[in-house]
Amino acid sequence: MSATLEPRHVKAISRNRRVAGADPDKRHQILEGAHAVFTARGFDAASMNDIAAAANVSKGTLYVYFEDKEHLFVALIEREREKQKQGMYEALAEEPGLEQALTNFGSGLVRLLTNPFALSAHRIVLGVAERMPDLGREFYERGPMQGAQRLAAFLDQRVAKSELAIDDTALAAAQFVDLAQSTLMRPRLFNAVRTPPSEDEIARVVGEAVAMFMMRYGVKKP
Amino acid sequence: MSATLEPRHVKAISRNRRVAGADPDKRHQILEGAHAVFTARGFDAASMNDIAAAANVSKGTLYVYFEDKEHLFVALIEREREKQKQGMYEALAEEPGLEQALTNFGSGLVRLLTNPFALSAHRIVLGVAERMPDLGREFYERGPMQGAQRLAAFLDQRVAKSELAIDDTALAAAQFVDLAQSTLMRPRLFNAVRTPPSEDEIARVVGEAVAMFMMRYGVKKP
Amino acid sequence: MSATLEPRHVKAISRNRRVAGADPDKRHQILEGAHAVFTARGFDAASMNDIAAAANVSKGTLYVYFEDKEHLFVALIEREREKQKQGMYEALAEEPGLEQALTNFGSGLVRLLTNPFALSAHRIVLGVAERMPDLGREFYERGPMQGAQRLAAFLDQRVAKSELAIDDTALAAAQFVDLAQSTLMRPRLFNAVRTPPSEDEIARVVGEAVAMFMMRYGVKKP
Amino acid sequence: MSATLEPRHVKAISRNRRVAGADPDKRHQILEGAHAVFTARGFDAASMNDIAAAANVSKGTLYVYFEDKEHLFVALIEREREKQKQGMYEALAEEPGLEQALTNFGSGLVRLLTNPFALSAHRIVLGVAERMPDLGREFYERGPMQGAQRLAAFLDQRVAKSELAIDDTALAAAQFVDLAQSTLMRPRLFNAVRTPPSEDEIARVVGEAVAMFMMRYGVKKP
DNA sequence: GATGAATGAGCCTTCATTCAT
DNA sequence: CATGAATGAAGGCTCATTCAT
Repeated sequence: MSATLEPRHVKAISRNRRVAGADPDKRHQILEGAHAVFTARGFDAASMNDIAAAANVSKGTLYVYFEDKEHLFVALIEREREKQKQGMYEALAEEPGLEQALTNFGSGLVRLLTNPFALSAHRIVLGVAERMPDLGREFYERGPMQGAQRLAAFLDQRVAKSELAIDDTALAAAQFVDLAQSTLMRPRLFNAVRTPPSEDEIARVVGEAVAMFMMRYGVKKP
Repeated sequence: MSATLEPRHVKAISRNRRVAGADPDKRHQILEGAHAVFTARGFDAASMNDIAAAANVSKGTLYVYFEDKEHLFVALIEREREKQKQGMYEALAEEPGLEQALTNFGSGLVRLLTNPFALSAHRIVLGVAERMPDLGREFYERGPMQGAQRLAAFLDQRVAKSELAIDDTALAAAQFVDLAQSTLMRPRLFNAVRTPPSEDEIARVVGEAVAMFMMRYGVKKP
Repeated sequence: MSATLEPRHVKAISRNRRVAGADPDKRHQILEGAHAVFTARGFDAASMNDIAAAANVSKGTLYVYFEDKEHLFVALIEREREKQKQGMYEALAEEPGLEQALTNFGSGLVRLLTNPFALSAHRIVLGVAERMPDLGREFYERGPMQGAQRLAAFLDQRVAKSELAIDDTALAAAQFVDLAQSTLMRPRLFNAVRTPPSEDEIARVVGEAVAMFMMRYGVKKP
Repeated sequence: MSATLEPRHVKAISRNRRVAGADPDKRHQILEGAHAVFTARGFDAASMNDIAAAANVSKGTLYVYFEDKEHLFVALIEREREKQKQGMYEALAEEPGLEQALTNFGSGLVRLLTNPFALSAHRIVLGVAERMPDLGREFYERGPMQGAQRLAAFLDQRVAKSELAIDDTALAAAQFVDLAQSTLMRPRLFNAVRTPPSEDEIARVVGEAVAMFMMRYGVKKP
């Protein structure tokens, strides 16, 4: 008796070990489907049915892994943010020349922001920001705000080294971030331009941003 | 006698001119209700029921004045845009000093963009831009893009007068517009900051924008 | 004073003379519009709005002349029936040969029944017969039943003259009516055939009907 | 042991085979409700709400099993047609005497056509034939037209055997079908007569039809 | 845990009818 | 009497969520 486990028991045991919605593969699978559907349709127009189908999972399973539609969406946003932040700040950590660091950071930022999913995420989060202010705030704080803060910290270092002369590095960082996107991000966000900017465009705009920034905050060397 | 029209006649005349759904008061009333509900909930979460209630009008009446929910929404957006554009470009038409003109324009712009309805309109339009790209494009072109173009035209004039040295005035205009909003617009849009910026904040940020802009593009006088 | 009537009084007087919905022109105008719309859409899919527009009359006026949609429809059916019955029974009144009389009556009947409005009326009345049994019965009694009765009366005369030998002239009349339509009416009613039968087809089918009828009920002359 | 399937397994298997909306019991249940409501009210006046209530099923479930109201209705019509066609053509296949075959076929036909649901189906299909011509055509082709064609084929056989002399068997078949219904079907269809014809009435009318038919097309034997 | 059929609240829209002018 | 804006009940349909299996 003890030698043979009937299938039923095996299942019972393995079930006991599991926590609700803890199969990472299935979770991943669901998020992939959700990504596709939310991206294509926006929050409200995306149906749990579509998501279940896109994820190749039953509708019920969705609710095993995520409390409801909103939680699923938030989890997706969080995953995507983490995924995309990777490598974003390397430009600031390495030790190239100051202008080169800014150029690398700026163009990385623009590439990140103008890619389709980042745009979708922005649109969706902004679209629900009124109803779900916490989601909006969190998205802002962990995304754009954090980017500016890291850049500000970088600028602080360079001010300390007397390579830059900046009173308010927080503002300066925001200025640079905005300059780098000038002309490129907004029309994409409104869907008025359907293709990501070319590398040449990025280089030109970021180049101008660096030039302007240095002219304002750069320290002239004798 | 013949010089005065009795009220009865006036009404009769105005009634004859009337087209279905053309009572301007009722139309206004509906748009007010729609404004309130769309602003509070976004496009999808706003129900025609709620809008009818908010406008103190029957559901059927909504459809006498507007073809459907989307048309109502677009009409609202258009009305608000017109309402808010008034006086926006005066700063560029008057003849104060160059820096003063930029300062006035920049602070006007920021005040406009950070007020609650402009934010709502932005959020809603962005939220549906994926599904309604035409609306997104139009909103962009008639709003942000037009603002930048007018500023670019202004810059062209000043370049012609040798007060500024700018290669690409379109880019320069976008840069100024972005600098003027730095720090102020984005957190508002994400609903991470719930109150409009103070006049002092605006003055500071716009001041920095003007300073940076002039340092980059200004022509030094001997 | 008594010599001049102010317009107001004139109106008051003329108004007093009128009975509700008694302007025959307007009534006719409304029925024309109703005809067009009911015919094109059927009872339920026809809206009072459409009818008002088609009749070039305000929606309110509809209700001055007809109690409600159903009464309007019934009035229309009645008018059309009268309109179309004209001349139907002449063939039976004149004194041609027996077979010629049957042929004329039969082809007149088929022409009447397969024309577009008669088909529409049939369809509509049948479509609502479940909900409005009185309308169905009345339509039947004043239309098809009456036609058969008149033919039966005609047959009675000819039986009296020993031109025909029929036990049950009511049944014989119905048989002839059905034979005359064989093949022609049903597919039209179901909209499976979109054009009225040609005169040749009518002649052939009615000819066969007469032949069959005479073979069964005709009295052989020595 | 291996020979018997435990219920659990049976269910598991049947569940795996299941497609959305394929539970035959529920489907049947819905069709029953739809039958009741459509029959009582006609197509337009029948609401999905009523049908759901009559079927003891939620409104949503209706849409799991049927795409929309029209598809539900068509499915119902099809089911009823199949249900009622059973046994219709047996009379023509068996080998009784010619007149007996016609009599059996004719009375079967009349019984079928004058029963309440067939009448309802006719009324409904005719009522919507203007707006849904395909449904009308299909109903006609698979119902009345097919009946006439089968009879025509039967007549062809008997012509080949020299039992009948018919030029146009298609027309002759239609004639017989119409004669068999004379007096019985039309008043029922218009709801002018509320009860099905008695067997005696049927026998009399069909008898007359056969007599007339044979007199016209029968081959006299020496 | 996984499934997907079932639910029912709620959505947008239409339309017969009313009524102030 | 004529008008047509306004009404609000009702319609077809969708969808997030639940729950028996």
